[in-house]
Amino acid sequence: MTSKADSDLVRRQNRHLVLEALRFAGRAPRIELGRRTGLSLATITSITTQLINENLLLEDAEIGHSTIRRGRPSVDLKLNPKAALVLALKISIDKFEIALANYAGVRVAHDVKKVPTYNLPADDVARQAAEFVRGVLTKNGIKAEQVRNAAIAVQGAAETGAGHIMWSPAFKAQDIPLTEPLLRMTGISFQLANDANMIAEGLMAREHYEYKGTAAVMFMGYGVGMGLVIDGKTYHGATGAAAEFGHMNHIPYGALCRCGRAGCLEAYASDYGILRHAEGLPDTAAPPSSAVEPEVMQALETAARRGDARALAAFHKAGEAIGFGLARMIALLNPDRIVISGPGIRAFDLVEPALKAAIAEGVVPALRQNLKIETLPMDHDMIMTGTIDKLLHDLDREVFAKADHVA
Amino acid sequence: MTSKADSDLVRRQNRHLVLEALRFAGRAPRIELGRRTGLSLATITSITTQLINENLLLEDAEIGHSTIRRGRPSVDLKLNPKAALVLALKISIDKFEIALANYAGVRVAHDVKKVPTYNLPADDVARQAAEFVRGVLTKNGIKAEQVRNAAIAVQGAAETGAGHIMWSPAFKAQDIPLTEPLLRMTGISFQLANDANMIAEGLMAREHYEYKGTAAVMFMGYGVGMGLVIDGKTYHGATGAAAEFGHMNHIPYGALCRCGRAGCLEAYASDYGILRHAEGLPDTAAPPSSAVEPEVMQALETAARRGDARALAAFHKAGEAIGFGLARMIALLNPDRIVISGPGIRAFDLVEPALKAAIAEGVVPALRQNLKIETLPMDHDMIMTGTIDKLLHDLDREVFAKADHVA
DNA sequence: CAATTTAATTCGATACTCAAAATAATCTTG
DNA sequence: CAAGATTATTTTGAGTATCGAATTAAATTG
Repeated sequence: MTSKADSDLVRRQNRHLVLEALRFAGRAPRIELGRRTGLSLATITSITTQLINENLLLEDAEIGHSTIRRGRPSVDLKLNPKAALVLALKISIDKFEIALANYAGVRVAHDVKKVPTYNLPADDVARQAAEFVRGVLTKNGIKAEQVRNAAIAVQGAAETGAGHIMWSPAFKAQDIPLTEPLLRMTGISFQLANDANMIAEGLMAREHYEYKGTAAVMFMGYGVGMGLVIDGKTYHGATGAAAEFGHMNHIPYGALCRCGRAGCLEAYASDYGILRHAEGLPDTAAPPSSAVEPEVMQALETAARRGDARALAAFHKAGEAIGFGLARMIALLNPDRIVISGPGIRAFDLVEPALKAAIAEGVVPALRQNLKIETLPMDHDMIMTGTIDKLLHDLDREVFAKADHVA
Repeated sequence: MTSKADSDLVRRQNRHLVLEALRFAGRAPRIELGRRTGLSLATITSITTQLINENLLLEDAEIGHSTIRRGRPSVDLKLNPKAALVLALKISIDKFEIALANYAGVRVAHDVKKVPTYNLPADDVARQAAEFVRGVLTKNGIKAEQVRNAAIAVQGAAETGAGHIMWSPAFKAQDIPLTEPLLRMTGISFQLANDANMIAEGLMAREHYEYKGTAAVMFMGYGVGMGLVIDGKTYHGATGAAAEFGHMNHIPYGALCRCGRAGCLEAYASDYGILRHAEGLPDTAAPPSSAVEPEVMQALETAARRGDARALAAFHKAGEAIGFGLARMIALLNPDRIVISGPGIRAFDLVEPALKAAIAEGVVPALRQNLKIETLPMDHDMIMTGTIDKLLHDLDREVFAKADHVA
């Protein structure tokens, strides 16, 4: 049920429109904001003067490189970098990472901390994270109150509402409380999210203006993750967990997965699954508890490229598993777009033929005729970028769209 | 991207709110509409007098059975039945069906026509349908212009945008154009939809006020269909086709499906799949082209209940296939609700144990702890009811929410 | 330096919501 | 049975939005 509308809603929505248009354009004169938002110049003037008074926008002194040479020159507006700071914390195997960005989206601080995560007791996770956050803030002379929005991106099943990590490959411990202790120890309110969702969020943020469709962003690496964008919005399920594509069943009663179940897609398509198969170990062999070293996977790729039959077969099997998994997803959601990325993308040429064949085998042609499958070279920073994008968009929508936010 | 807001949008949204509140309540005095919508009484007065002037609402002379006995009595408002007519056309194997309902949701006409569909040439489908529509209208003294909204519910893959049936078990022909010729021949603009989606639409319409979550409505019968409600809205994929749950791959390179592919869920869980297994035929045996007679299935159920091992095994296998299919869907979408219905529900006790076991085997406990699985006895009319509900809601939202609709 | 051109602001009209006051229609009660 | 009490609507006046048209601002052109 949509809720009631009043003049407050109108202003909020139009302010949001202006902020997003400017975030998308980077810098633009009022007249262009009018064109982009569909609002009259009168309204744009009203909204922008308000936003400037609230220190959210700045007039840019430098002359815009407009091609028009005559008439009163336009004055570019831009987001005020000093309007806010956002903080992204990434928790992955053996590594914590923090990035701070200003309101204009420029990073102002970045730090990495090695943490032996796997055997960390549940209570120590938040403690270590809080210590790291506090350290980065003091080192950069930033007070907690200046951070207007913050999020944690974690690999695995995150329960967004409760702010717990239900299960993650980075930790032996389960059900790790995070947001509550972090708020207590740092004074910053974090939201917890799945890393694959953050990638999807970031990729879609860039095209937000046009993109209204359904897309799946798949992530190959130590595990197999997926972020879903449904009708233009990133989808978080009932509890907030992302699409658990990696733990979607592939073969009933099949290969043993890291999660303890049998037949998960990941047991065939992740680093350790591929390796297990290549080494000739049985499907029931226990997965390793720590990450597979990148060198090991690289060696396997080289072997496959040299023509090593076992290595080739392992990559083939991975491609087949992913292909059938995607075919099932397509049958259910009929997306118009699939983006594949992650460290595993290096070996994409090795899995691609089997993957494409499996999709062709597994789904009716009608459902895949308009489907685009793209690969995106792995950028190790995509998770951070996506998280920051999401934090800023949330700020635009939920905080700064209201005129009475705390200045 | 949300679009710009102005006072027009405000009125439209609030009019919609009032209409939906009244549709939900059936009849209600202004003061209750205020409570339900959150709007002030002043606004309710303004909106309702406008709607009454447009003949969309009526004051109900009969006194509402309010418990309060003192003070000025409240006057109930209700939707004006004469404000509009909607038409639902259902196309299924060997049968066309039409229902007409007034704006208050009461059916004013209903008719069924036997049509040997399977061998009907593509062009004749729309011709036959148009003839039927015209017949029903003249028989009831209704002019085409009076029909304000109309939809076709069809089993199979419907391409909503183009108005074509891509593929349906009712027809040998493929890519059957429907909405364009129907508009030409009847003057009525139909929208084309999948029948399972219409059921989902109907089920959710009733709870629309509260329900914001993600639910899957599964439909067992000659085929296996699914309608998805994602974040409170029925989901139509990129091209408009519904969730093709029945043709989601279950076993790679598995049993032969009616659609010509191998390993579809339907090849294990539909009437003909169960029958094939029970009869001891190989998985590669060609599925029948016409519907399985209900009596045949009933006999099979009786046999299973008597303890016939083959019949029991067939139902078990069906339950397992559906269970793994649902497990995969759960991993991807993490819904909070699954509703199972359809004619096949009669045999649900026979498939349930294997179904539940497969879900338990196939998906992490964290994802199913908040999940409710409900069964709903098959009501042969659910598709029509759902389609009519959708037509009326669309009318409320898209046509009557605007003040300048043609009176 | 006046005319032209483009950008941005101001002004007046209109639409909508809301709180408060006014009105309407009943029941209660002495 | 008439004056209060009570509950439901409507009316009124204020506040805030957007928008088109008129106005002002700041450049280039000739």
